[in-house]
Amino acid sequence: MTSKHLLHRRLLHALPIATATWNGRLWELSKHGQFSEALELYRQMLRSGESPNAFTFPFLFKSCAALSLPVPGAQLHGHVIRTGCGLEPFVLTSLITMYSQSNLIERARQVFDESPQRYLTVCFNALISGYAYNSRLFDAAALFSQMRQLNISFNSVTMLGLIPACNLPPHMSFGMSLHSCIIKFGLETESSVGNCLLTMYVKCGSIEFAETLFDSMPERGLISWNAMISGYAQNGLANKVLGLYQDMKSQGIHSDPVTLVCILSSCAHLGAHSIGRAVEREIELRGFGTNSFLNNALINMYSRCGKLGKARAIFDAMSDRTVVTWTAIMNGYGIHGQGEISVQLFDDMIRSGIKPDGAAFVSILSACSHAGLTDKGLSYFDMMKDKYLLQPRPEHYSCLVDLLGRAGKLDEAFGLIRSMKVKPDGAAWGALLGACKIHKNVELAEVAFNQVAELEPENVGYYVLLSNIYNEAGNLEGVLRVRVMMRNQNLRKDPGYSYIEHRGKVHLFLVGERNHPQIEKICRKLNELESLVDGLDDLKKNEGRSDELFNGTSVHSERLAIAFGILNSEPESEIIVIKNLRVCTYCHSFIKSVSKVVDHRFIIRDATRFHHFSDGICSCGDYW
DNA sequence: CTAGGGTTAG
Repeated sequence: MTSKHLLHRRLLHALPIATATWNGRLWELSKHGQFSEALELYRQMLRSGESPNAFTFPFLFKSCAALSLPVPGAQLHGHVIRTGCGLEPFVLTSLITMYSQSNLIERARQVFDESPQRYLTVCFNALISGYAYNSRLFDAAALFSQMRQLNISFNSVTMLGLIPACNLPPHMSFGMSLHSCIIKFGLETESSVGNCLLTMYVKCGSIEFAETLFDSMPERGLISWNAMISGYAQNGLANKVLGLYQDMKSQGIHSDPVTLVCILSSCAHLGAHSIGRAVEREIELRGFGTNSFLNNALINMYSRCGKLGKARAIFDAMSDRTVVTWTAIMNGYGIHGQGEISVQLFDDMIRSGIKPDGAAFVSILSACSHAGLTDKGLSYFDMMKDKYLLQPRPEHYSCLVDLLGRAGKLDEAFGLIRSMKVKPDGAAWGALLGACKIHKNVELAEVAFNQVAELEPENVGYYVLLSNIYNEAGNLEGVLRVRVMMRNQNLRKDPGYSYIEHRGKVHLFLVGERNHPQIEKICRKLNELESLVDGLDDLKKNEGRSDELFNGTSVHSERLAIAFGILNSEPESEIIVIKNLRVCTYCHSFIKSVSKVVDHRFIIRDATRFHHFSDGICSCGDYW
């Protein structure tokens, strides 16, 4: 201990430090999220003989809730009773909240029931919000209705506690009834309530309701914009995210880190690399460079735009890596087919003392699958169950089916599905179906398809997959059968599409696109390119033959995007195209040949993998 | 008691 510390300690003993001073320090610590330090300071306070008062406890309960420490929380509850502070409403509410957020909601209820102060609005608010925190809409709603019956007035805080209980699609109708109630009582003008409702619609997947509400809001603050932008991002509408961001800027609203996280996430989905880079510059400029949410989003954006080196540099420079950080970088190497590095990183993560969660295991399993590291993947699956005691969820099983299936172990994959403890979902059967495509097993494909068609009858992708399997096997009768099935159910294949970014805008090409302003030039360029490369004719004969049945003959979107890219990019630059479906064999050969005769490097990212093309060499982020 | 955020196959 340094002399300075000794002096400090002596002073603590020498001077009578008033409770208020201790409380002030506790306030400082809890404000800065230093919760364990706050609890330690409290112990120090007791040792020094000072007694806590009512103002002491809320900081401590907040710390226990944040650290999920129910035992010290319960001890503190004892101190509250002994010091007679339990009648102060703000002590009571923080106590209820502490129990609610420590998986002890029943204990919270007990405290509420036993308190003579329970008829206060704030106490109802605390318990309602506790039920919502524990996803118990029914109890939260019952309490609210009790409140109404007892004629206890409610306020906007009641609503801010209750609305999040409706953040799941099946609860939206109740959420809408709350919305009516809010309007009836004139609370809709409170911006916090409006924002909370907006988020509710977003989490229920009802983007139209969210848009309507957003458009009708009288005061749209930064949080409203962020809620709407993140709503688009969470519902996969990445292009709308970028559009709304433009609107926001043009109305002079300044973004903050929350906005930028959403923008980066959308850039990642769209492969919008230069927009992403502009966001990174803005992060530097505005001094957000140490925000770990932003750094995680940057790692994800760069690795999904094919810039693994940039992603790694950001990762290496970070000092506060969480499990999300590690998952982002492992996933980056995984989608690029560099599973060995993902495996190394996983082990490094464990060595650095970070526990993997379900998402981390999804990433490492799929990384192993893409790199052909079958045994390694199997051992991670066991590790997840045995060492980390995580119950495998459906997505883990489907990764494992994919892992076994790609390795050609179709029977084992089939056996795994049948031995699953949870009911196999469409994704598990779909992964088996995908493996049957790779290994040309028509019989098992039919079994898998029948299952998946029952679970996800509307998912057109599986029909197309089966049709392609039949087509490759030369079974044209099967192809026709699939077509009839689809017609009978009124299903139509979603069009294939590709994106390419150019001058800060994302250009979308549908299969057979005719409406792009440059379409004539693009088609001329395409013809010119095709005439430059040989040996494509045979492949072209087979181009997407089964697709033809669904689309008619038309030019695949990735070739349109490539031609657009060549027309509009600087020589020797990199052209990144994102495709929603798989790149077909013909397009693959086409791009490979084109990369021999032009100066560009190409990166195509499709539904699952990366393909890097340069000088006629293709390295795939996957093994075939 | 109290509104918005990052990672997850096919």
